[in-house]
Amino acid sequence: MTNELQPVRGTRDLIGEDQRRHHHVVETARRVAAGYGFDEWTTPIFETTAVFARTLGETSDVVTKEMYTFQDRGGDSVTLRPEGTAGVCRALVSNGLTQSLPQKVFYAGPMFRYERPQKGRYRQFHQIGIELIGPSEPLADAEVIACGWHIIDALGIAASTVLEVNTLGDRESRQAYRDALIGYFTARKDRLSEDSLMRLDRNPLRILDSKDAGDRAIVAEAPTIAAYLTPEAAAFYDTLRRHLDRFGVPFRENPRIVRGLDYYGHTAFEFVTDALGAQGTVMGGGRYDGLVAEMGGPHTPAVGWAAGIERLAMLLHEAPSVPGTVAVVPVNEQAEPAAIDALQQLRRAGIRAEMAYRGNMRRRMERANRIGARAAVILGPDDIAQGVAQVKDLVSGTQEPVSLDALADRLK
RNA sequence: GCGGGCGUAGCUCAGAUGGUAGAGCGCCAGGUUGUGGUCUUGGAUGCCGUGGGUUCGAGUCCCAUCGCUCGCCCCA
Repeated sequence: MTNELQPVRGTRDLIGEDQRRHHHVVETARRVAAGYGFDEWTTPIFETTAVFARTLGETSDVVTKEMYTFQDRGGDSVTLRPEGTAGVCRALVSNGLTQSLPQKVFYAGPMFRYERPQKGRYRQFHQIGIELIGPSEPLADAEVIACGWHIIDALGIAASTVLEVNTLGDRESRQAYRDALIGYFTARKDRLSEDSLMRLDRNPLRILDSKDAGDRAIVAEAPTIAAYLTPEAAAFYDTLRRHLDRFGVPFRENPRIVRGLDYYGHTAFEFVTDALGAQGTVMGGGRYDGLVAEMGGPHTPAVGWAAGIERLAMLLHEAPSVPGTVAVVPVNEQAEPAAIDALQQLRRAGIRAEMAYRGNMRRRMERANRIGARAAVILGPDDIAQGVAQVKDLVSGTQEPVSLDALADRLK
C-alpha cells in the first residue's frame, strides 16, 4: 500500500462494528441529555485561532505544539477545534445568548489534537459534551454530573467506571493551596523525579498526578486542599456532595484531581476506568466560571463535561447488533419486477429490505444468509401466478406462502 | 520530542542453523437450473513495508528509512 492511500497518522475510519459502537454512544448520550433539558448545538469544527489561544494561554504547550493551526487563503489563522467548550462559549457570546440564561447545551463531533497516538488517543477523535451556562449554584454541578452518570449507566458501563470528585475551591483557596504545595514539594525536591522538578517550576499541581512511583509516595503525604478552603468554598463542596447523594450518583472523593487553567474553580470530576491502559479518563469536567469572561463576554458561571466517544465505545461490552433485514429473492430474472414491487412495499412500511443485484436463486439465498437476514421473501413464476410469495423464516427454516398484499403486515 | 514491541495473502498468523513462500478463516466456482446455514471438490491471491548492503543465493543477516502499536512527556 502506498503512503498516499494510508490514513493520516492518528486518524481512522469508522466502518461496520466501529461505526455502530460510535453511533450507539452518541445516540444514547443525545437521548439522555435531552431528558435533562439539554438542546443540541452544532458549532464549526474550526474557529479563529484566538478563540482557543486566548482561553488556553498564548504560550502554553497545548497552544504552541498541540493544536492544528493553519493560515487560510485570506491569511487568517484558524484552528481545528481541540475541544468543544470554547466554541460553545464563543457561540453563546456571538449569538447574544448571555441575555438568555440558563443555556443547556449538548454537542457531539470531531476534535483535533496534534499528539502522538496511543491506545484511546487519536489526532482526530470525537467527543460528546454538555455545558450548563448561567447558574452558579452547586445544584447545577450535581445535575450535570448526574446526567453524565446517567449516560454511562445507560451505556451499560457503570460497573467498569468510577466517578471521582474533587473541589478546586475558589480563587483565594486555590492560591493558598498552591503556595502550600510549592512549599511542601520544594522541601522534598531532592527526592522528586526529573519530570516533577520541571513541573514544580511550571505547573506544580501536576505533580499530584505524576505516574512516577517515587513521586507518588511523596504525593501521598502531600497536603490536600481541604485545609485551605475558604468557608464559602467548603460550603459549596458540602452542598455538591449532598446533592450527588440525593441524585443517587455514587462517587468517590479524589483530592488529587487537578485542572491546569485559571478559569476553573470549585467542582472538578472525572469518570475513570482501568480498562483502557494509560488513558484512564473517560469523561471529565467541572466548573469554569471564568471562561466566558476571558473570551470577552460578561462574567457568566458555567459547568460542564466532555467525554471521549472512542473510549466509551471501547468500554461497550458488545457491539450493537446489525438491524435485521428481509431479503427478497426472485427465483429467476422473470420474477424480478414482482420482486421489486415486494421490496418497495416492505420499505414503504418501514421494514428494512434488500435484494441482491445478480445471481441465481441459490446465490441469492447464500447472500441472504451472509448478511444475517431474518427472513427471505421468495418469488417464482408459480407464486406470482397465485398472487403469493414464499416467506421463509431464516432462523427457524420454516416457510409458508403469504398473499402479496399482506407481505408488509406479515413481516412487521 | 523520548523509549519498548511489531510489519509475510483480504483477515489472523507460521516460516531452526540463509536454498527461491505456507496454514486457517474469508473470497470465487462446481457438487445442487425453486431454497441459505452443514458437508464436499476445485480455484485465485503476495514488489515477505521501502531503499541499500553482505552473499553464488536474503522473508531470514547488517544499515537506513517509513508505517503500525504500547508506554513516557503533555492532557484544554
